[in-house]
Amino acid sequence: MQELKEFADSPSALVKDEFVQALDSAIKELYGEVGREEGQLWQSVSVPNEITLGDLSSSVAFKLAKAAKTSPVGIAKEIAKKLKPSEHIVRFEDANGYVNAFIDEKKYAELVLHGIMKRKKGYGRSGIGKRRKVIVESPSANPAHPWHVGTLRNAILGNVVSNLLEACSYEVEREDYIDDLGLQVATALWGFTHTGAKPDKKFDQWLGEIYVDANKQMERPEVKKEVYDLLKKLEEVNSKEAEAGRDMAERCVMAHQETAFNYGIYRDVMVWESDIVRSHLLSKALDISSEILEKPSEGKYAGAIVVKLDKITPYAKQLEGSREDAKVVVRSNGAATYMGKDFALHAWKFGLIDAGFTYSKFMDQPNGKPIYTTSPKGMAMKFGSVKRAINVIDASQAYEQQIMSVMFTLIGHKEITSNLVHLAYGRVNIEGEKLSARSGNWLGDGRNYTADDLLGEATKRAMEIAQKSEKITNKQNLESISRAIALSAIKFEYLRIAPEKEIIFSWQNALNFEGNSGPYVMYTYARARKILAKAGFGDALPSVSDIGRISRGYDFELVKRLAGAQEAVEKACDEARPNVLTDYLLELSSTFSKFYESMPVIKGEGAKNVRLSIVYALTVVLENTLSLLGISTVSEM
RNA sequence: GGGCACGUGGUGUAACUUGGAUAGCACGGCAGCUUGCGGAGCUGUUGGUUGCGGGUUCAAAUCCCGCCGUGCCCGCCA
Repeated sequence: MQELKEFADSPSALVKDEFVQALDSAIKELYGEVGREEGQLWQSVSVPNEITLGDLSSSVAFKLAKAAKTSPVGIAKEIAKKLKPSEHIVRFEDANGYVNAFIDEKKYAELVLHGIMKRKKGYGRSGIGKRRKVIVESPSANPAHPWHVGTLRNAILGNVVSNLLEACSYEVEREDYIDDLGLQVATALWGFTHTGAKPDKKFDQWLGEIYVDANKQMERPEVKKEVYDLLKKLEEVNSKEAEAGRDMAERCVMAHQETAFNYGIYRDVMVWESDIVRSHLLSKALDISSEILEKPSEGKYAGAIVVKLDKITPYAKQLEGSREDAKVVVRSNGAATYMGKDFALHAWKFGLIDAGFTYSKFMDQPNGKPIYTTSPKGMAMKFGSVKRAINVIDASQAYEQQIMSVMFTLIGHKEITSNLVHLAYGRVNIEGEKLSARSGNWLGDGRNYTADDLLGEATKRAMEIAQKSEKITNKQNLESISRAIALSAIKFEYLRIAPEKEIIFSWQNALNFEGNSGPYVMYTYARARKILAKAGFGDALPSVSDIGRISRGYDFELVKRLAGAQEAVEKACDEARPNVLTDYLLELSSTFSKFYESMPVIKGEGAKNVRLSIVYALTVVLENTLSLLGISTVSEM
């Protein structure tokens, strides 16, 4: 617990708390202990939409007026008169029933700017996670084709949610589930063994084309039978077919890693489905859940092991009225369904059963940390046994995720159900049609909707613009700058949209470098850096002085925005909604742009020093929050 | 048959979990702003019965009920 002291309070939360305390004592003094609910005051406080109204506002008078059956206007007046100023709040006003507070801009600026100068990289981070261990599963791409623009949404979301959790002091394990026993792998493997061709491009791309072709050939019954025979052989994990499948899948995953690295996405551990089967995790999972499982001897589920839905529905009412009355966990042929394997996997994640997995290093990653993989031969390592699990899986799998989750409650582990989060995101479609890896509508005819192609296009586009830039002094940097801009455009475009919404992918949106975009935020940063450089600071930090020259204009507005970084990070983390943070960044950037236009810094006369420290603080906050989104900053663009 | 998600100016979206002052931002359209710290920007303007109907409330994009539309799901596929 001691180490959590490194996390200071967010300045915006601190001043809000001052207001709430002041309200609390004023109300007590006026009306005694009237029936107020816990947290009501805190929730009543918001930021007024008109700056002249104040810096903070409470609507508490409306609630009190209801109880007292009088007018909120009168109550607000009374409260405003009784309120006592505090360290950062100087005065109060009432308006139309609201109670508004005004912050002392000098004292607050001092608090905020000193906090940022002092904590630097640590500013914006939070202690709310208390070092609890959480596992994030993403993107679990099929090892039969390249990442497409849909896989990318998963990978980016998973990465950012992990970053947010870490920023909130959770201990995060980034896990990737590789299904190397599925029909996709069987299909790809059939194509792989039947083609005479050799890989002539990035392996996943090449395999994807083989896979698409094999899917077409499966329209012939004899091919279909061969593929399904192959599928059965894959389940026998020690067969030579299984070995060939794993081998092919590993080559594909190796290629996926190249894509991941290009996007700055790193994981800690891969869990392979074949290793789950090999480790007999399933039978251990069946042991601990035998009380809720049934093995009907007749009827449509004869010979299979199932969980009856009428056990589940009391905990998940939305499943009532389903067409089926049971969910198969183990097929009558003895093979586990996805459902069964997923349940077993999660029993392992939460430390309910010991998989006895062994691990080996899969490869080194550019971030300096190796990624490990479950492996038939390797060593024991400590993965899993977490308190919380987040599964980044698209929304269409909500049904299975729901059943799987409730199963833990049924076997007496309600806490797992409540700590198992399905981060269900909307799918990514392409104009007018479903994106389908199988049909191959992501390739050919110049319509390459792969993550690699997207990055290539965006980089090309960024390069065209960067080449025209007179601001880039060292042309050697053109390529890395273009790459950074391209990544910011792509990531920001995915992240600014709430996870549950579907996305219609369009090149025009994905390559947008203006307006509500990543490059806009990066541009803001570059302009700020240029001011610091011209003022002779560079990486050094200006001192916070002449604080008295701050006004109530955009300089103070900017200070208030800077103060809200930690709150934005915490909210984005809590709700697993990165768009909370993109919103914050856009507001911060646009406030800076207005400040930039209207308040000269270097020629700011007596206000130069305080404005410089605001600009410096802005660069720190932008770096910190952008890095959580996986976006890097450049000083010139 | 049942369930889940979504529906906000021409377009893409934010705010909905926790009801609060004039529904925020961007793109597009129109009109401006660089011998100023960077025009990937800024300013002004145009455009909204928040899908429809009811209800609760001093107050509804937000909560409740009923519709409509779109997508997804209810498989011994994964």
